Amino acid sequence: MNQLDFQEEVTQFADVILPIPVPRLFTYRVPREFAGQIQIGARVIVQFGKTKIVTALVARVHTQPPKQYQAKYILEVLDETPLVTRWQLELFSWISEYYMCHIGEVMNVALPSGLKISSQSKVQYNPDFEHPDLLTAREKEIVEEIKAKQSLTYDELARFADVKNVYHLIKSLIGKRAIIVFEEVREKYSPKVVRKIRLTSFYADPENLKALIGQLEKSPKQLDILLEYLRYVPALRDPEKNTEGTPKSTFSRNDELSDSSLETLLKKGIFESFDVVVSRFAEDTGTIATMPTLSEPQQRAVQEVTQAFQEKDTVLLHGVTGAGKTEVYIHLIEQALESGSQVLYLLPEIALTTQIVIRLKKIFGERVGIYHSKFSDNERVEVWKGVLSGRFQFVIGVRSAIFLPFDSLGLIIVDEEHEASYKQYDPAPRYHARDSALVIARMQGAKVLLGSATPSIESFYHAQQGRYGLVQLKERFGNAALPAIELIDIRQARKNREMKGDFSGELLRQLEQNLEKKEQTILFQNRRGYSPYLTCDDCSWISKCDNCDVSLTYHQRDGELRCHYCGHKEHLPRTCPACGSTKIRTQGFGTEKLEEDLQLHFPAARIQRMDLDTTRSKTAFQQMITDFEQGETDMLVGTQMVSKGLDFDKVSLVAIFDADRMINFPDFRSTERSFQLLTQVSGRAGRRKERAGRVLIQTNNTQHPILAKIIHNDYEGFYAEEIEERQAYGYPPFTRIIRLTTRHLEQQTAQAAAQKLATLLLQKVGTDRVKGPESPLVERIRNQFLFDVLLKFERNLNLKAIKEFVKETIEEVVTTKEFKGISIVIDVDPV
DNA sequence: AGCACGCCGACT
DNA sequence: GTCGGCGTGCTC
Repeated sequence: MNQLDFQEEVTQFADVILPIPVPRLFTYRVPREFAGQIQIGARVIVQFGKTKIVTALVARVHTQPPKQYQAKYILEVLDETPLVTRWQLELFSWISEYYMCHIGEVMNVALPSGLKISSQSKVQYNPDFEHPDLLTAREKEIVEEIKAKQSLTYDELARFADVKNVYHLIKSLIGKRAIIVFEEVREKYSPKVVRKIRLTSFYADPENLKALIGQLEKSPKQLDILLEYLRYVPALRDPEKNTEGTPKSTFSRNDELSDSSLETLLKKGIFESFDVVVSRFAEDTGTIATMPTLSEPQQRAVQEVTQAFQEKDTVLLHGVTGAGKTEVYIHLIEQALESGSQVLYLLPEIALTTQIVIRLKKIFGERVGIYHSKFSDNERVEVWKGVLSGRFQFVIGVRSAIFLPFDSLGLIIVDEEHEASYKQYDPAPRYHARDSALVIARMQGAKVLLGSATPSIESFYHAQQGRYGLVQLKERFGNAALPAIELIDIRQARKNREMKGDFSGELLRQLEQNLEKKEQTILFQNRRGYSPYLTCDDCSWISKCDNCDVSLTYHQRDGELRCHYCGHKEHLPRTCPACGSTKIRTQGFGTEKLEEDLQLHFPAARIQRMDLDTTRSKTAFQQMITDFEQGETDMLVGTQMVSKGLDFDKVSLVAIFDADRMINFPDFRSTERSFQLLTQVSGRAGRRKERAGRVLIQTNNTQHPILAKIIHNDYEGFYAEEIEERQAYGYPPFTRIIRLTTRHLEQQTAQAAAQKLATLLLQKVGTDRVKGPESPLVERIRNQFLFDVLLKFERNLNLKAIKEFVKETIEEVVTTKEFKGISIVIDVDPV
């Protein structure tokens, strides 16, 4: 039996991933015409349920007909060749198993929405419509419109009929058999097209062209256009060039040339127009930079990393702030690309908008694809396709770039690997990009380089254990000194009456000096808004959110109180809502107040604030950076945004406010986070040898041990202490945590369900491994009460069976009648 | 996730 | 008596 016979006789079936939270794959029948051609990793369109039409992904092709049910047909095959590689499918299932979510949810974050099909419900006239007399006058009008336009979307129909709820109308018309509804499927991605102009083949011939020029003597406007064309496309000298033509816009740019003459030439058959698909990443052929020269320590680091990769698949590069890790990366990237493999360079969201990308782009040119969440969907699809086609061998991207269709990765760099933003929280999958990168690397035989000035405890632990290689860069690039960090005791300052608002006298003096020296300052306060809450002097009322258990932050610019959890906004009350008193005061301070106070102290200073509120627009962030870089700004006030990978030459002073709040945050990671954040912010100062940097930290508790570690840049000391704590209390990296959060409108129900969950689980896995239920720090968000149950398992335990049991238990609790309306969030390895 | 089928209250 | 509430279960 040859291949063809086989295909003709046996029906194929495809198990597909649906973009819907269902726990397994679904089997569809492959239509005859696609038999033998359907590829694993191709997208297909299928009907799911009675009405839904969705894009699904082929995960398996086989010939076993399902016994329990009749499989539906695949409606359409969207890709002839796989859009998703085998590795990716493997990654999808790993993520869905490890992070305990549905595989469809993984597919949903993985594919840019431009690769998903949108199905839109539309209505059309029923050709078999028999009883027009049943329609009201208004309905007749509407049906006529539908008939005239062939089809209308629900929205269009609603607009035409001018009704808010269109469903009643549709239902009525369907009942009278006047219309039918259908689903229209369309591909969202549209390639960017440029309309071009060229000579028709007859006139592309030099002889004919010469003759034409003669003929056009009497139509000067048309001749102008032809001559303009020949300036761009020398068709006389080189007829071959004509094929490529020139964009139509070439002519419209020039006011001297008339559009209508061009149209005439087109009509006469002298020119023809045609469309070409072009890249959205049209190369701004900017200056191509050469490979940077490495300092001696950097060279050594490259060697050490390369050497470590001989034995280990993962290497941690621990380099102090300003050590010049980027240059080390560049050389390793170049090496990997040289050897013909792909490279992925992951960066946290914020850092991606900065200088690094521009730099890498200049060095690696057209081989680089950039994958960023601020990009449009079409752009993301282009990067995806570029990786598939081999156009992009190197991708710089954020968290979700781990889902791109690589097939021969040689190196993955996870820069700032300690960053918590690598972990996605909402929606599921709650995956960690760094940890997933390690899995991808193992699949494809790639190496992973984790880089940070302040490695996560987990990563450093693995390095200490010998699981990862460890390479250190202990000096700053170009012999620049690490900044001198000083503490300012604000408790003492307050006693001595040296505080002016939130500024100590010492800080004000230093700020002033820096301003006089024309050097730049960064002020860090990890809290946006004007003040975190309002309070009434007479009755101790505090501004609180109606839906969440948090205070409302006052935003002065908009005169609003805002909830940072649910986005709720209200106007600033004039009098106390509780007692009517007018003595309402702001309490505490955020970046907005800091900026205002700073301006009062230094009226002449040019101050810029950088936080979520001021960087909403796509370009605002870049603009602020450019201004600061060019010395247009003296002082930059900001939240943790100012701590991420910014590299400015002229910053000599960094001021840190409210370090205490961070340090005293009740969470097992608060010490780690404080060390990382404060070290990173401090690291913005004195990055060039010529300008020593100073850091001032205002604190109530100068004796706190973590501050001493930060001052002395003592990562190892911090690590030694922290790892001991983690071991003593059984926290990661010694355990793995799964956090279950119940959510319900009723506090009682949320708590009872969490209790039930805990009880059931501890019976199975033992009391030691179950903690809670307990209220999280914020007990209520968006009107839902939350309760946490923490599961802690020893690292060496295989969690597969346990996770299965956890899922069953959750299922049991969710379906319990008395817990109706409960939802349970699973977070594996929460950060 | 959506959407159907299915069993109990306020309306012509 | 009916319209409609949303409560449970299925979707290849």
